[in-house]
Amino acid sequence: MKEKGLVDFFENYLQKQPLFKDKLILQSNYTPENIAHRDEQIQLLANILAPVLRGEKPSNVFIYGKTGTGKTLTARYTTNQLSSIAKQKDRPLKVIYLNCKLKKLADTEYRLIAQLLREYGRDIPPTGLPTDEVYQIFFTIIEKEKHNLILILDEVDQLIGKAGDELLYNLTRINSELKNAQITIIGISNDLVFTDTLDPRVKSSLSEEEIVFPPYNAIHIQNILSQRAQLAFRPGTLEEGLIEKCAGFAAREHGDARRALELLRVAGELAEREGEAKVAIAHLDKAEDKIERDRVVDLVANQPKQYQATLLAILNSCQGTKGVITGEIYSLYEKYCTETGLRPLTQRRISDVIAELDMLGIINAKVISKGRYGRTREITVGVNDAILQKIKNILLEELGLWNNSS
DNA sequence: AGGTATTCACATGAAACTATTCTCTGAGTTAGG
DNA sequence: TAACTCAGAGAATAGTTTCATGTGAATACCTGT
Repeated sequence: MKEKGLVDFFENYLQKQPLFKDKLILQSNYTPENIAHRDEQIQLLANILAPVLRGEKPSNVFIYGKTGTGKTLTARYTTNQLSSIAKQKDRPLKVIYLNCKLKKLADTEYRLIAQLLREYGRDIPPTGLPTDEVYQIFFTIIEKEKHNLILILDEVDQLIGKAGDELLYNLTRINSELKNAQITIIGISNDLVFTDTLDPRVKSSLSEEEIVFPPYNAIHIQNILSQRAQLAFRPGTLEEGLIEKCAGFAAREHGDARRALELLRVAGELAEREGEAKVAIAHLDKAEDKIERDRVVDLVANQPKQYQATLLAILNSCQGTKGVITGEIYSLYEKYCTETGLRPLTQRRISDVIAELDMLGIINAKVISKGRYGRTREITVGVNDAILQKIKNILLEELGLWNNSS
């Protein structure tokens, strides 16, 4: 009986026309053949990098722009073209792209170099070797290979934040010691004031050239969306005005094209799941909701236990809209710790945990001074009630506090 | 009343410590010749 | 004697703890009118 229903369901599913033609096109790592509204930046970057084809060293480049403005895309696109030409003309050129934000990959000096060496086919253990030795290996390999290296460091700000700017200094300085090879660095960052915190020497050598990516406006996003939608969806599956609405949503948030594409994709998925023949504007709203909920839920579920306990303490003491202060949270947190057998951390540490939770956007923590009564953080919950309840449930489950909690 | 000085309750920083994972090295051990 | 094993020294890293210092404004305390 039940099986029959399921078979029917699958048959039905197969018979239905899918809305998507190719969903991959809406994925964020998809590289389109032509990039809209970035001609100027592409040209600029190409101009800067072109000397490499003659075997000269191009200037280092620094690329800024908010998230979803096509920085990474442009850099990859341009360098791809460049290296294919170089290959044709038999010029020695290697382009390495590294995303410094990825944990365990390239977020420290050691790991960055190790990752570079991996690109050259040398396997470097994740730990155990002295950093300078790894440097030496890198050095000799590069010198031996005798070619120009273009190094794209995506989200350098993350790297510098953790590893310090000495690393960049070393990298830029390597050039003067290399005889047969050259390194060009393309730094990508979405933090506009990031270079101000850099050592002046590093700053001047890293950002010999700078390219700024302005945010897309609504029209731009609209173009990008419709371009991709045409490839990704079957004709006639998008409701009139959907793209415009979607673009509007994204433009409201500093022109983030990635957001817009994700929104469109999720809306499509929702529509498909509901068995609709068209993606309607209503799906966009639902999609926006779902993206946010998924993000937060995922985030919360993947936090370490200590963070979860802290978060639970915050959520449970944050009744209504008025804020709570660090001290209250800490004592409640301590209580949870004894209940769950967790070793309580110091208040100092919890202070940092709270700051990190704030960064993640789950809570809002603001440092305020209450005059005679001290200085502390005033913390409020940063998500809406529907999500909040869900988070609480997850936390209670994760911490095994189901039975004895309000 | 007006002006300082205190004081609270943490925030913020820096350094040191702990634990884990991993390599390298050299001493001791083993097995085969 | 060569190959193997294994403990110990070092490294890198993440997550904390310890110690030290900073801080903004509501109060407490003076002062002179």
